[in-house]
Amino acid sequence: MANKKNNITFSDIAKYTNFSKTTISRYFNHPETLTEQNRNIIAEALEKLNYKENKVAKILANGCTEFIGIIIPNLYVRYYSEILNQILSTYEAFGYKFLVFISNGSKEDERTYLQELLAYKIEGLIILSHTLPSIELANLHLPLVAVEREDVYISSVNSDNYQGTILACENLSSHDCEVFLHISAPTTRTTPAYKRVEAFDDYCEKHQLLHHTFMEEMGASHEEVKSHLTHILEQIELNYSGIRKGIFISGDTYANVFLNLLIRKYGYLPNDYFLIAFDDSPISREAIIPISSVSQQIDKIAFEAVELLISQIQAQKERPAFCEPVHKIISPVLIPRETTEKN
Amino acid sequence: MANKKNNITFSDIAKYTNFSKTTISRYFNHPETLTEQNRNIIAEALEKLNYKENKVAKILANGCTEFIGIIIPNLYVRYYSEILNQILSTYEAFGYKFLVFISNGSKEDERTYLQELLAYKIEGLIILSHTLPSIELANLHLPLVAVEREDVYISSVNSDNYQGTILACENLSSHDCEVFLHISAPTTRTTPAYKRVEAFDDYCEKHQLLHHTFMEEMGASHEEVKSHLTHILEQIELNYSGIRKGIFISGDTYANVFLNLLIRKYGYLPNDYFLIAFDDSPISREAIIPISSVSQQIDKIAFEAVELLISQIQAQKERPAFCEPVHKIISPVLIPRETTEKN
DNA sequence: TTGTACGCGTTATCAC
DNA sequence: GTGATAACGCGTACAA
Repeated sequence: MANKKNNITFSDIAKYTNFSKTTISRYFNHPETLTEQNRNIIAEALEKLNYKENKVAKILANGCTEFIGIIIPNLYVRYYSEILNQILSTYEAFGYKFLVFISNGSKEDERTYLQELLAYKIEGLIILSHTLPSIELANLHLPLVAVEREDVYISSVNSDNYQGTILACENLSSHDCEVFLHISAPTTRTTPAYKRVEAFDDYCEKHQLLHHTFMEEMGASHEEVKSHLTHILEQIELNYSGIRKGIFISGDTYANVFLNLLIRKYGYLPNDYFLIAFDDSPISREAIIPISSVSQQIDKIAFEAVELLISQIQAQKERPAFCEPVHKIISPVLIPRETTEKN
Repeated sequence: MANKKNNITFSDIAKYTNFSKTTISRYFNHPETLTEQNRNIIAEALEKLNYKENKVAKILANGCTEFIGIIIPNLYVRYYSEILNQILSTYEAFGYKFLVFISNGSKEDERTYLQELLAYKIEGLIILSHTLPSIELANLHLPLVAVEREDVYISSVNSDNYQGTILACENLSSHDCEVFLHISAPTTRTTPAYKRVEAFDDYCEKHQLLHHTFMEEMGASHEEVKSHLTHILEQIELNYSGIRKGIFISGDTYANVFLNLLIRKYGYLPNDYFLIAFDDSPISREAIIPISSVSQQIDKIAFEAVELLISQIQAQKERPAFCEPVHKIISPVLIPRETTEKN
C-alpha cells in the first residue's frame, strides 16, 4: 500500500480505489467533474491511507509555487518588524507563502539571497532593503514591489512622506510655534524619506516661518543617538530659549530619546516645547509622555504591497510583457498626543 | 536551445555541450569526478545559456527541501521579532530557508499552517506559539524544537528563567532592599516563565525576606497595562512607604511603564526604589533611566534552536526512529543599569 | 570518467 | 465521467 518511504501518493490512492491517478488529481482540482459517489469513495481512501499532499510535486508539474520572497534589512527597527508582521498576515487573504531573508547590507549577500529565491521559483519579490539599486532589481524580470526604498525602475508602495510632514507642520502651526525645527538623519534624494526634508522646507518657506534643520548621522547604537541628540538639544536651548519651539523629529525612536533628555533635565516637558515624531511605532504611545506622531498605516502599506505584487504576478502570467512600474502612495494620519496637545 | 517556457535545463546544457544530463548533474554535485577541462566547458555553457538552477525539481528528486517551518505568535512583542531575526540570520551558518507563519492564537488556523508546512515538505519545525499542546505536535513525527513554550513531549530551547530570577534577587539583596516585590502576568505551571515565580518565592523564603507577588492579567493594550500598574504602584506606596523596595518585574515592557509612572510622579527615580526587569529588550536600555534587566541571550537561544533542530533532522534521516526530547537551557546574564546601580 | 534509464509525485493533453 | 501517457527538471543506480 505504502512505498518504502512511507509516503502515500496518488498511485496508492488510485490502486486502493481502482481509479486512475488522473481521477485522484481531479478530485482535488476539479471535484465537480466526479460523481458524488466516487468523491466519497476517494475521500474515504484518503482518510484511511492518511494521505498528505505534496506541493513540491505539484509545483514541478504546474509551475505555481505560491511563494513570495521578502528581503528586509532587519527586524530590530520597529517599522520593519511590523511591516513583516503585516505582510505575513496576508496569508489569510491571499494564500501566498513567504520566504524571508534578512539583509545585512552586503550587496554580495543580497545577490546570493536573490539567487536562492529564484532557485525556489518565487513568483514575486517584496523588497525593503536598500542595498541594491532598483535598476539591477528590474533586470530580474520578476514581479517586484519595493516598500519605502529607492524605486525609480520598479513598482513600489510608500507612505506619503510629504503630506505627513505637512500634517505635522500644520499641527505645530496651530500651537503658534515661533520656530520650526527638524531633526533627521541624512537622506538621499531618491529615498522616500527625503520628501520629509523637502516638505518641511517648503512649508516653512511658504509660510515664512523661522526654521532650521538638524541633519546629521545619528549612529547605530542607542548611546550614539543619545549623544548626538544631547548636542542638538544644547544648541536648541542656546539659540531658541524662551520662544515656542515646534520640533519635528523624523522617527519616533529619536523622538523618544529626545523627550527623555528633556524630562531628565526638567522633570517635565517644558511649555515651550512641542514635539511631533514620524512612524507612530509603539514607542510613541508608550513614551513617558505619549508623543504625537505621523502614523504610516503599516497594515495598509503591507496589504497594498502584497496585492499589487499579486496583480503583477497574474498580469505576467497572461502576457509576459514588460510592465510599467506602478507607484502607490498611502496617506499617513496624524496621531495627536500629549507632546503637542497640552492642557 | 531553450524550450517554450524559456527555461534552460540540464537537457539544454547537455545538448549544447554534447554531454549527458547526468554529467551536468555531476558537475554540480560531484565536480571532482569530472576533468577540469570538461568542467570548464560546462561552466562556459551555463554562463552562455544563462542557466538558473531549479531547486523545486531537485527537491522532488532527492527529497531535501532545506526548509524549516516557523510558527510564531506575533512580531509585536520584541522578544519574538528579535528571535525571528536571529533565527533567519542562521541562514549564513546552515543554509536552511525559513517558511514563516504568524499564529493568531486560533488552533484551527495553526493546524492549517502545519498542514501547509507539511505539504511543502519542511524538514523541521521551530515553534514559538503556545496554542497547540506539545503532545499534538509530537504526533507529527517531525523534527521539532520549541522555544519558550510548553515542551513536555517535544525538544526545546529555553533560557534559564529560574537562574535569571535568582540573579535579579541577588542584585536586589546586594542593595539591601528591605522588601522584595515581584510584578508578573499570570503564568501556568508548564510555561517556562513560571520558573520566575518559583525562583522568586524560593529565594525570598530561603533568605527569610519580606516579599510579595503581584500577579495579575495586565491586558493587551498599553493603556490597560498602564492602568493596572498604576494601581499596583498605589498599593506599593501605601504598604511599603519609607523602606527600600526591590522590585522584580517580569518583562521590561512592563518595567518601562512602571518606571515612567514613577518619574511622572516624582520627576526622578526615588532612592528607595530598585528595579530589575526581565528580557533585556531594547526598551530597557532606551528607557528614560536605563533599566537593569536579565538578558535572555536571544542570539544564543536562536542559534541553539536551529542547531538542535538540524541535528534532529540528520538523526532522523539516518535512523527514522523515535527521538527522546532534548531540553536545552541557556544561561541568562544580568545587565546592571541605573535603576539599581545608583551613585 | 561518462551515459542510460528510471524515479520523485503531481498536472495536462488527449483520447475513450 | 474516466484513463493512459507524457511532461515538469533533476538525482542516481547501474552499466559501459
